[in-house]
Amino acid sequence: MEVDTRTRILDIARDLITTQGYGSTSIAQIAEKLGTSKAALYYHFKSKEEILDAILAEPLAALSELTDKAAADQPGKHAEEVLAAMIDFVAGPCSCLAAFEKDPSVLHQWAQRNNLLDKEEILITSLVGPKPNTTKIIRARAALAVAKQGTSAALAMGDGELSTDARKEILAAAVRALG
Amino acid sequence: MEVDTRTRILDIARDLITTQGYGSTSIAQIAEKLGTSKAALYYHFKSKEEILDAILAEPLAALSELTDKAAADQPGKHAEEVLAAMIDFVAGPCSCLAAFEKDPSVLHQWAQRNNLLDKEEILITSLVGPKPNTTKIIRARAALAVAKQGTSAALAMGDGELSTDARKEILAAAVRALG
DNA sequence: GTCTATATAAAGATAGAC
DNA sequence: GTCTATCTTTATATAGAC
Repeated sequence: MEVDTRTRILDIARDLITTQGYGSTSIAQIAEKLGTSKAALYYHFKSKEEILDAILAEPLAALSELTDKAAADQPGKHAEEVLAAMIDFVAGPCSCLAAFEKDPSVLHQWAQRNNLLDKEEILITSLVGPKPNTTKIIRARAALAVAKQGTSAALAMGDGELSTDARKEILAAAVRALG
Repeated sequence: MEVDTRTRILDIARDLITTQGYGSTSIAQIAEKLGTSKAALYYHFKSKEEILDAILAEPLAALSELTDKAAADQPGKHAEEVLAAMIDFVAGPCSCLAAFEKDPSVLHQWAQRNNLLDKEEILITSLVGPKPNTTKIIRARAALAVAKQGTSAALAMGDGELSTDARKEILAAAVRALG
């Protein structure tokens, strides 16, 4: 079962961008790993930016679904579910968004165009609960950081797999951080 | 009281790299903000890399001091102090290291040369305590994430100042995450 | 769909005048 | 210390043959 070229390009690009960053990853590098010329690559994508868009399209949609759900509930009502959803997001096939959003060259361009910070804001609001104040916001951001960082740490230790035990542990730590 | 050119360059570069990333910040951009030519800039620094090194020299030394202290204690003994030290580090004049270490283009080059991940490892070890296991490591990374992310969130809300209340709150959240 | 070749722009860096 | 001018490399992207 052959994987089509478009998919291979995205896999290679995702890999390179994850380790080097978007700004420091060149079309030439991607083409080299692909085993073809740069021109061949431009047959499949009309720009470097389009490659980034293609990589992040599904992750963005998945995150949007998550934030839509979080926004529908009243703030603070289902904080634990939101944290669990974030853990599963980072552990799942859309994890690259969580990795890329730390890259300033992505943040500066793609993230602004796609309102990524707004979505983060929605998650925070849903964790904060009613009557927000500085303390609650700090705790909410702390909890979200635990969900993200804890999960990627667990994945690194578990060969890319998140055990149910680890998941439970991360969620508990995030809930504790939330106070 | 004039600020010397070298310092101005570092201030400008630190600013640009923070928002755009190292790989996406060019000498030309720095020179433009400086109000001089690129050649003038090369009189003060012989390469782009040297600018990065100069920016991070003090922060690296400060972090090393922190990890040396953490490594001297027996593991798990003074976890709260370590977390507090990390909060103050992120809130202090060396905060740019915490910002830069999220940039893959910095991680890929500078961080490897300077064993940044080793230093992170030392901090984790000092938080984990004796008889490490997966759970303890997850909790340690969670706590460290709270210290870092919580602090930068608090700084963003407080115009760059970390109030004593916020500091107490972040530390408490980190300790809770640690379990 | 892939190639070679090339256009075009931007990057890092240097030479030498002032 | 700063300038203009230039070198060299690398980047994104395209043209046109196969």
